[in-house]
Order: sequence, then C-alpha cells, then structure tokens
Amino acid sequence: MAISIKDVAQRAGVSVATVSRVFSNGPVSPELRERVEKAIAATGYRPNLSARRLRSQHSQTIGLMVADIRSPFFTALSRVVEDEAYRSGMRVILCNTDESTDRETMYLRLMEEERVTGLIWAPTRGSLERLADEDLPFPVVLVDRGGPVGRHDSVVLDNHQATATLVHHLHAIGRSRIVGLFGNTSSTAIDRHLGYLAATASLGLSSEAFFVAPSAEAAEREILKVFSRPDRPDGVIASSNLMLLGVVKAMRRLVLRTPDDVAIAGFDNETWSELVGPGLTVIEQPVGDIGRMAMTLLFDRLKAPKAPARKVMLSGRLIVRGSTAPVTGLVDEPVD
Amino acid sequence: MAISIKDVAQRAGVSVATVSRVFSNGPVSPELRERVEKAIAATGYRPNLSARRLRSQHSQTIGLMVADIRSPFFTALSRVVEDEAYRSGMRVILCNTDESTDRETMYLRLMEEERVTGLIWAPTRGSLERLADEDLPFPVVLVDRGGPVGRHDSVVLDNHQATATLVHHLHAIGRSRIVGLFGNTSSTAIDRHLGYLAATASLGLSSEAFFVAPSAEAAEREILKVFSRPDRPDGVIASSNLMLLGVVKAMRRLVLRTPDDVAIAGFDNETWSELVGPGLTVIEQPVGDIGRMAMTLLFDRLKAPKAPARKVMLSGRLIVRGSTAPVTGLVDEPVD
DNA sequence: AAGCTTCATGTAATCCTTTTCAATGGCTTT
DNA sequence: AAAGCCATTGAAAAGGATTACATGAAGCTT
Repeated sequence: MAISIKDVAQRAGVSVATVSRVFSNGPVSPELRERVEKAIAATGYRPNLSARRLRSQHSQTIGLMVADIRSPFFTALSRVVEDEAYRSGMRVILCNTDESTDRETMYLRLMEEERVTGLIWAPTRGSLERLADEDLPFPVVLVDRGGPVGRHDSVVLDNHQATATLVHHLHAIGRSRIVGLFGNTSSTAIDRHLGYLAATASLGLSSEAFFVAPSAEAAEREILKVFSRPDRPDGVIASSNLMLLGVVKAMRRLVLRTPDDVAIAGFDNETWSELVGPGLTVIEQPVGDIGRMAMTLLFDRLKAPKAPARKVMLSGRLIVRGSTAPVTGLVDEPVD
Repeated sequence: MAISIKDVAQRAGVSVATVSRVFSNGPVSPELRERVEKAIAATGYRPNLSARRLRSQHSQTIGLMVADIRSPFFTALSRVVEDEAYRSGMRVILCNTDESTDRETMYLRLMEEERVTGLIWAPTRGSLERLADEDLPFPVVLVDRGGPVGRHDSVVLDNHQATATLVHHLHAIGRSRIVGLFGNTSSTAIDRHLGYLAATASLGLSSEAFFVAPSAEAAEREILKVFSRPDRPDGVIASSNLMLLGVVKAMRRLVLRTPDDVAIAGFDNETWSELVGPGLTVIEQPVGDIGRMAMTLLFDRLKAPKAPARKVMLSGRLIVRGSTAPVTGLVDEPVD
C-alpha cells in the first residue's frame, strides 16, 4: 500500500485537511507547515492525482488530437501546446487520428471519460461538418483546420491569402502553367484550393487542381501522371510539406530540373527545407503563435463559456529559395 | 452535475454494481445487460476514469520521456509507443526534457503522482548515472540511451557496431581522414564514439572526435571551425540527424562539394534524407522495432517484477546514398 | 468584561467507481 | 424433500484526496 495523505498527517500530528492545505497553499501556520513538510520529505509522499481529480472535479488535462504527430506541423504544434500546458500545471493527452473519423469518434469518447478541461483539435473534414451541429461536453479549439466560424473557437493560417501569395510569386518569376496539388482530407486543402483559384483567375492564368491523400507517395504518383501528358506545367504548388517532398521526388524521377524546368513551392518551413534540392520555397506557418493562440482561446473560453466563438487567422511568411529562383541559366544558391 | 453510474443504475432499475459489471464484462444476465446498455445509450453516460483509476489502483497510463519530440527519432518513437499503448487500452503521457536533468527530476515526480504503470525513457547522461543506484516506484525501460546493463531494462541500437559500419564504409570509398562529431548529452554519443575509435584504430586511420550540443547550429559551428584548419578532413560522421544537417549546412557555407571534397554520413533515415544534397548516407534505426520492443519489455516486467534486467540491442541498416558515393568526377544520383 | 471578528485547525461528507461479501433463487443430487 | 451448488444480484466498504462546516482561541471594539 502506498503512502497516503493519512500517513503524512499522522506522522506530522495534524489532520489530513492541514496536509491538503499545505499542498494548496491554504492557511496554515508556519509551524505546522514545517512539520508537515518534514513528514512529506520523510515519507516520500506523493499526492494521488486520480483522487485529487475525482474530488476536485478538475482534470487539469487537455486533449490534443491531430492526424499524425509525425507530420512536421503537428510535431511542432504538439511541442508548443505541451510547453504551454505544463507551464500552467496541465497535462496533455495526445491522439493520432490518421485522418479517420472513426478514430476521432473513439478518441472523443476517451476525452469525455478523462473529463478533459478542453480539446485542441485538427479535425478531418467529415468531423468538421458534424461539429457544426453537435455540441461537446468540453470546450474545443480547432487548429489548422477551421471551416467557417461556427460554434467553436479556431485558429488557422490565412490559407487563402498564403496560397495566393505563392501563385503570385510563381507568376512573378514568369510561370504561367501552375498546377495545384491538394490533400483530400482537410478543410485546409479546400481553403488553399480556393486561394489558388482566386489568384490564378485574377492573374488570368489557367488553373488545374489535383486532390490526393496527404502523403509523399500519393503526391509523387499524381505528379508523375500529370507530367506524363504532353502539355507540361512549369510550376507546382503543393498543399503540404509531405506532398512537396513527393513533388521533389517526382521531379528527380522525371529528370526535370528545378527551377529551370519546373518551379515548385509549398507549405511549412523545416530545418531541411533549405537543403533539399536548390532549397524549397515555402510559406512558413507561425506554429508557435498558432499553438499559443489556441491555448489562449481555450483559457478564455473556460473563463467565458457563453462568449461568442472566435476565429483567429494568422498570416504566413513567404520564404523564397532556389526552387523558385528566376531562370537565369544558373542554379542559384539558397536564399534566406 | 454529470451523469454517474448511479443515474444509469436507477434508470435501468438495477444496482450500480451491475452497471459496473456490464462495463467489465462480469457475470450479468443477458436481460439485465440489455436494460443497462439501453440506459447507457439513453443517458449518454461515460465512466469517470479518475474514479475508476482511484478505486482499481490501475492507472493504465505509461510515461514517455524524451529530450524533444521534434527530434525525428523521438517523433517516430512516440508514434509507435502511442499506437501500442492505445491498442492495449493504455494512454501515454509525453514529456520533453530538453536534455535537462532538472526537468527530468520534475517529470519523474509527476510520473509518481500519476501512478504510471511504467515509464519509457531516453535519459540524459547525468540521470543515467544516478539511475544505476536509485530505484523508482514504477518499472522503467530505457530507450535509445541504455548504458551498461544495470537494474533497468533497455533497448538500444547497436551504436558501436553501427558507427563502425559507417567508418568502414567511408574507408571503402577511399577516405582516410574521417572526423567524428558527437552530442555531449547522451550515452548514445559515447557508444558511437567508442565504435568510431575502434573502427578507425582497426583500420589504422587517424581519429579526431568533437563533442557539441546536439543541434544543427552547434554542429555547423564546430565543423566550420574544424574545416578552417589547413589539414582538411575528407570524411565526416555525425552522430545524429540534426547534427548531420548542420554538417551539410557547413559544407554549403564552405562551398565544398559532397562527396567529392568531403564524404558525409550520419544517423536516422527520414523522408527527406534522400533529397538533401546528393542524398544522405545514413544508418537507419529500426524505430518501430525499438518502440515495440520497449513496450514488450515493459509488459514483461509487469508480469515478472523480479526477473533480471534485460538489455536488447538492435542492429541498424546502412543506406548508401550520394553523400558517400565513390568519387568518379560525377555527382551520382541517389541510390536506395 | 461581554460580544464580535478573524484565523487556524479538525471532523466528516463527498467525488465516482470497483470490489468484497452476503443473499437469493433455481437446479441438481441423493 | 432436504441439502448442496452455482450463477446472479445488491448492499456497502474502500480507494485518497478536497472542502463545507464546526470549533476554539486570540485579538479587537465599546
């Protein structure tokens, strides 16, 4: 049997209430406080968090539900969320949904059973639709994938704007046949597609969009197919980091040069982005800000459960590198 | 007030014990079981995990403590561990220690308070030493960083062997001045250093090792310094993924060609490893196997707490790419 | 000096389950 | 038909903390 608060109380010659108050910085005389602290040190007592949570009805736990922690954006996000959470004395439960609504449903049930204080969630498109009507027994902040401002708070990149920026950039370096490659599971992809359409239209460019599973392999396969046609594009925009890698692989397979034959650009800046090929042009997402803002929205929501839902959009930053350098006959060095 | 097991019992016209038995597949007549299940569905009841844990004394929780989830090896590891855990009805608490022993100590205390079933841990060197004497109130499986087989189970790469493989490979393509770059916080780096020393010695090669913080920036700085000397190495082995990236960056800065001027190789295979420069030669760690083995060791330990500690070593796989292609005057295509 | 407030402390109820133990009722056995 | 057994079921204890409420002492006011 482990040491409980009773043992500490007995040893210090006080009631359990006093021991509890020492932990919660309640009113305790310096003398008793010291006796209790000695007893804690002597016994090696550690409070039982399950008991504490049960009685206090505060789980001090937040859920984080993403498609796959291995996706760089989510990796970075989880790190920020955990830092912020631990800083305010909360724990994080991480769930990988693999873009499956079934798993999302299962994990939502788990979140309920854990009585989480709140949930930070990048939902699939399917769940996002259902969320519009349904209420959950805990506050939710959507990240990365927001949809229209509904009943839940959300914080997302300005995807429309960001994608338009990429299109304009490719246009500025002289590309006119720019295709877009988008994921088929997230609302993010939809927003980026719309931005792509708007920008190509406003520039009077042709547009052609492809939707595939959000993986390097699927992207590579699709691009190989697209580029096997006679009328080759001269620019590609990929809607995620992994898909961008797929595009690069396809270019290698096709022995096409970047940026001379095809300029390519995408999303998310990573340590290795400047080292792949001639350096990859990307929109950098402010992951740190996104994560912190999500936590802020969540805490605000806890304070004011009835306040209207907020949708926060953050802007991305274009980082131009060799993969979209103007063609000069010479492969440029990467640019920061 | 949320719905509790009492409400369900009342609605189904049974005792709370019966409801509990329905959840734990205890002996309940089909008739009552159905009534209870109807009541559960009607009320939307979800068991309270804190209460369950408190009473049953099983937290069904395992801790995972790593330096930084953003480090690719740990990202992959965490994904495997979580999958395995959820599969057997457990949940995971993830902690980032940032290589700080203070944070490790803090999180260890948290693990105690959570009454974790077990801990999977990549400890810093400092903690590893302390672990040799100290016991913890829950079983621990060390991953990635094991030290000598002590009182705790561990599963690690055969780092000695793996590094020797890299040295022999560089030697085979004609390199003789091979320097090693190692992290200064983990035992892994020590093992790799020893493998490096043994291999260079057995081949009659000179050896020179550098120890830096395990980051791309520190690695880049150190390499710039090393290569500013007159007698330039012709091969570099980096002890981690991030450090390998630092080496690549340094090469770019120095305008040295890979592999013509300097051959480079390192650890961990990632999606982008084949796309950086001419493709990076690496030792691929069997992350999946490592994670699953860690879980197996943990579950075995729970069944047999007194059994002697086990140290499992898994072998890495050499993946040769352009960064160590034999010099032919031509930059090779990446090879799988 | 009586009465009131304030503060530290203890007692006991409470949070929600699981689990032990006793009771019930239907069968089988002799 | 009495005894014994098995399978279900319910009542109540237990798990370890927090917290509402009661208590008592000390300090202050008038």
